[in-house]
Amino acid sequence: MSIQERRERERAERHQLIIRTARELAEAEGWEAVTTRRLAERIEYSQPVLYSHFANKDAIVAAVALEGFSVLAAELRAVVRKADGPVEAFTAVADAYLAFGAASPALYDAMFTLATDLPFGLPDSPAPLKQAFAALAGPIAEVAGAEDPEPFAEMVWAALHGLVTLARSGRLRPDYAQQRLALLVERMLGDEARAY
Amino acid sequence: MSIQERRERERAERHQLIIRTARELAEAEGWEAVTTRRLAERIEYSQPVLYSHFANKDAIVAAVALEGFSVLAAELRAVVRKADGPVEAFTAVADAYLAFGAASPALYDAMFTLATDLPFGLPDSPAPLKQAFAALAGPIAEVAGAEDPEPFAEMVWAALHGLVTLARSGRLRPDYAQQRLALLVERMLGDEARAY
DNA sequence: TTCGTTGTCTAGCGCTGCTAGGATTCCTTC
DNA sequence: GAAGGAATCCTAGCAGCGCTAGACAACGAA
Repeated sequence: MSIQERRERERAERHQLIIRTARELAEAEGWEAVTTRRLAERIEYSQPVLYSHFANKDAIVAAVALEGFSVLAAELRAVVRKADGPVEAFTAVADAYLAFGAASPALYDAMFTLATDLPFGLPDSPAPLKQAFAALAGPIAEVAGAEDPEPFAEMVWAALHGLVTLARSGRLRPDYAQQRLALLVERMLGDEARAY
Repeated sequence: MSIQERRERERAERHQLIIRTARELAEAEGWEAVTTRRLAERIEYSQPVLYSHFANKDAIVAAVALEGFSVLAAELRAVVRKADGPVEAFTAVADAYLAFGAASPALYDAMFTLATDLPFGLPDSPAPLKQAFAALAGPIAEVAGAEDPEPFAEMVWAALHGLVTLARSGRLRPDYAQQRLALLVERMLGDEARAY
């Protein structure tokens, strides 16, 4: 059955090629440039091939988004590992989240603006999604203090999300970026910060 | 020159009709249902008429967005007028902002997701835009305490924006909505709240 | 070598935003 | 009241979109 194995391997490679190409195209020229025709041309196959891998275009975007969640989870975990104590972990996570949004706007869009029907916070959510949320919410919940950690984490996440999206559409003054982050961290830590 | 005046008046009315119809269609069936053909059909004119009023479809969305900013500004001012003191005004504004986003998702989308090229925070920004931002940022800046009011207002706004968008895409637990808002207000007020 | 399956492509459907050019309507002038 | 001119509007169509049916070719099995 080696032939069949080779075929499956090639199919999987092409699957990844589609996702990677879609992401590259989106990061280079924005998602509006990612059409099925251009994507097909780039991978050097005809359009229908895309549909033998994905149900529709949204599914391709969702696949890119999923990759984005993996990347984000890895980056968040990396900065937490280096952090010394909960407060430092919290600031590092907030900082890394904003940096991710600013550095990979297309990926961020796929994750939070385009693929809105990804199952979030459900038991059957894809693993990368859960991991990313856990990597973000964990360090945040650590500094929740007396508050209920879940709503607290959601709120901080929303604040970070708002900063990313508003900043990217040019609605926040770029020169205030650092101050905004510092303010957020300071206020969110609240009494917690005084304990350290 | 009464004839010309009548024509100009009719043109202005049709201009408003286009904006109103686009908004109604978007609020009823979402922005993806707002196509130039359907819009033309609804106003009982042919497609090219739209283009004698607006440069392109984005301009129509932008016009709806502008109307949204007027509505938001009015609502924010209304709740501030009723509020007793800066703290109450702050909470009222935050509450009204979230209520607006939840009640008029299509309008909110036009304002913050679709019409991303509206000139924000510039001297030549449209009046409704400035007014809405002022109505929001004013009461927020009041409770900035020792902080720089501008970055503080931007940050709180970003938090509210994040709450609106994440909640609407089903990424925040609906039953935590009140807790999230309460937490935001409490933390953002910080020391300021203790003064009252 | 033939057959049947599997994989891929060509061609096309209905839709989108947008526009050129013709037709019609309306006001002005004689 | 009739004719000329200008403003207004519509029909028809372009290129591109997501997506798919059906023809075709490549390839392993018998």
